[in-house]
Amino acid sequence: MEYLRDTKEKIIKEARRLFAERGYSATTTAEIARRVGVTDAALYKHFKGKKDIFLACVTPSATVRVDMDAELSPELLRDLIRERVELVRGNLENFNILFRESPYHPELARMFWSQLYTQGKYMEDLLNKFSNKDVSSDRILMYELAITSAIWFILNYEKLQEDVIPKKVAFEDIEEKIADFVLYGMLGDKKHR
Amino acid sequence: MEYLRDTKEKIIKEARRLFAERGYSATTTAEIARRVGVTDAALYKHFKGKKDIFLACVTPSATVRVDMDAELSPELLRDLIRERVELVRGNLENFNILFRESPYHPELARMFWSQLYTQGKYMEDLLNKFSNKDVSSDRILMYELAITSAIWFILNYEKLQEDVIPKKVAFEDIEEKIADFVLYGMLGDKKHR
DNA sequence: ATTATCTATAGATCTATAGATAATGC
DNA sequence: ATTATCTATAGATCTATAGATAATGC
Repeated sequence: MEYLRDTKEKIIKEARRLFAERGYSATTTAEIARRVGVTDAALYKHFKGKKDIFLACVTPSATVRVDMDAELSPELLRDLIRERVELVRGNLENFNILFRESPYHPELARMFWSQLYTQGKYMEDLLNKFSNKDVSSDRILMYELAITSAIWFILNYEKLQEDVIPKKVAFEDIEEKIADFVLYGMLGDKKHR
Repeated sequence: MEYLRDTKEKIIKEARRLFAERGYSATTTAEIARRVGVTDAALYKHFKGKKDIFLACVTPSATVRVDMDAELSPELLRDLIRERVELVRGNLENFNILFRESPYHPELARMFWSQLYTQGKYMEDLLNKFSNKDVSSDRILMYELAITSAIWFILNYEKLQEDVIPKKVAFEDIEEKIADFVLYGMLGDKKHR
């Protein structure tokens, strides 16, 4: 009685939720359709197939933008980290899908990395200047490690709290904490060795 | 002609490889059987069903053992980290499955966390003594962050190298680098703020 | 008149079981 | 005699399409 109301958007929204919850293979077109409130046949008017719906669910909703000409500083590095953390927090379902499904869908892998590691060269310069010596590939490695891990952590944070962490930790300052962690990890001296 | 030769072990081995490669839902009993060299009907003589095979693939193959009475020290903390990293590196397929499939299978989640975070109380003491002040829940949080992320990084390391990191980084010292990273991240002072 | 949806269903798989056959250990 | 495997297949489900029907925009 009241169909034709932005069905395509609704499909993407419900499908994204399902793919994030159950993974690609365990999500059926019938279930997507049920949640949208149509029959599965209707999906094929908007998309070529299941895979097509899937890809529509993970296309970049935002990109990390950094002023490449800004003066290099620790604060800028911190901003860079914070920005990525925020990007993920604002798109939990997208990144959950990207994280878990990338290995099974080559198309995703490229999309995934490009969303997170676009400023590689820039980072190298930044780290270089920051640490006052030639930046080794180790530093880059550490940066990747840090970013990847921060994101993984965010994606699994709630589950982690339920099962492992005894006291609840406020989620509000999590960007700052992660930024701290990453900075200390990357720039720490050898005093604790 | 030559069946009956440790079929059960072979099933677990091939199934584990497939589950790690494609995920639970995308892996079929027929494909497992094909790789083992039997028909899928034969699987059901050894396992109750697909889920039963799956669970057999991720049961702990090793546990992290730490001498709980050893003297607390930074070196001990480092050992703790190193041990976990090694555990994962030695069981890549298991942990790949645990990481990716835990959200979809509640039975796994418990198994997963228990394999990695068994010394919660111990860690608290260790961090407490190490940092010379009452350990906040933030510290514990940071530890979980570090360990979890280090593992995720290892699991995705090769793919990361192909697509993102320009120069190849030797994998040999990765335990040390990660341990460094975690220690610096957890214990860094505020000088870079 | 056109586009979106539904009904019905084809064709492909996929898990699991029943019953027949082949290998094994005693 | 018992246990492992194979053949065959039931029953469920899943993606996708064809053709009929209902809603929309002009």
